[in-house]
Amino acid sequence: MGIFSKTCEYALRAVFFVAHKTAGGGRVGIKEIAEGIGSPEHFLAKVLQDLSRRGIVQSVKGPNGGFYTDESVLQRPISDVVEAVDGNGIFTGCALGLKQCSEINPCPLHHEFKTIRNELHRMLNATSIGEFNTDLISGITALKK
Amino acid sequence: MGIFSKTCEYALRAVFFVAHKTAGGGRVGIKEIAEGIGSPEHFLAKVLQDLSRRGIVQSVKGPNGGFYTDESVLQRPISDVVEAVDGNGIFTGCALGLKQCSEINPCPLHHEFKTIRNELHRMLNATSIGEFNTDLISGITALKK
DNA sequence: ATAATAAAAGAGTTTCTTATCTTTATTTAA
DNA sequence: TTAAATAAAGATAAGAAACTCTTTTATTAT
Ligand code: FES
Ligand code: FES
Repeated sequence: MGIFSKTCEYALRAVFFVAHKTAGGGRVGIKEIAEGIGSPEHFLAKVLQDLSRRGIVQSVKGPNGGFYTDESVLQRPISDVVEAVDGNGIFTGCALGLKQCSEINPCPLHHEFKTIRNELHRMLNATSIGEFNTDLISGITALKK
Repeated sequence: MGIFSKTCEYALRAVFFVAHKTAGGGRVGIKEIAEGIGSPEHFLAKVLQDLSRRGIVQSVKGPNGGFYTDESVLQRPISDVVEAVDGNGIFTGCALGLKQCSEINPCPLHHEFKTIRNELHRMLNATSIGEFNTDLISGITALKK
């Protein structure tokens, strides 16, 4: 596995997909999202339900319904998505799995690891959901394959 | 979960434990290692068997047997341990789980993520198994709790 | 040789993650 | 007010990761 869980990878790709598809208004259905990011449809549905409950995407049922992101969502940091799915262990946990990462009872890797972990956290915090829309629309970046 | 799998966390803690216990000669048994790092004994046995096959620890059976690390092991980078257990996905994989992390078909996070991923790789490559022995012996760093 | 010791190997079980399929609730439009 | 569309929810299953228990093999010391 990579740095995030598979579920979290789907979540991030889906959020980016919804964001760039609906930035100009409208909604996008679960089928199109799953197809657009290459994920199992019903599994992704569960993930999006969860993100919807947490306010990271919006949704409406019925004809012309689907998922979308409003302006406030576009400005949220992507660390919100990661934290919603994988929790904050990746931002605060010990590299070696000690119950508590601490300065006073550190593991051997603590000092070096903390730097990198903080850098990752800073990066995900400084990066907003909406800031990739133009590159996605222009096709410079991809969410599939 | 943290950045590494639980199995990998055990592996790293165990390797550090064996290294600092046997740096001056001798062997240490699976029971003492499991107790020393707070891991399930039989599960850890499997992990160490695997590391042993790959030459990351040494072992001998029978009375006065156990696990140990020779001088050459102490100088290996800890990325070898991570790679043996978790594979190299963490060093080379796409943050969003695209099949192939690439410059020509990058995901939105590619540029920022690559930097951090490379920094992690560099750190784990520049850090040797044996370099924590003195801090572990003196009790400055810990492998349990 | 024999008995004791300790890792290696084998064979599960449990739990968590990922995935699939079906049914229900909500919304829209005719 | 009915039918169609679409997300939400429920139930179940497949696979992988984590953990446990038992048997075998290799080594040492007596
Ligand atoms: S104690 Fe291990 S990373 Fe902080
Ligand atoms: S393509 Fe996603 S990190 Fe490189």
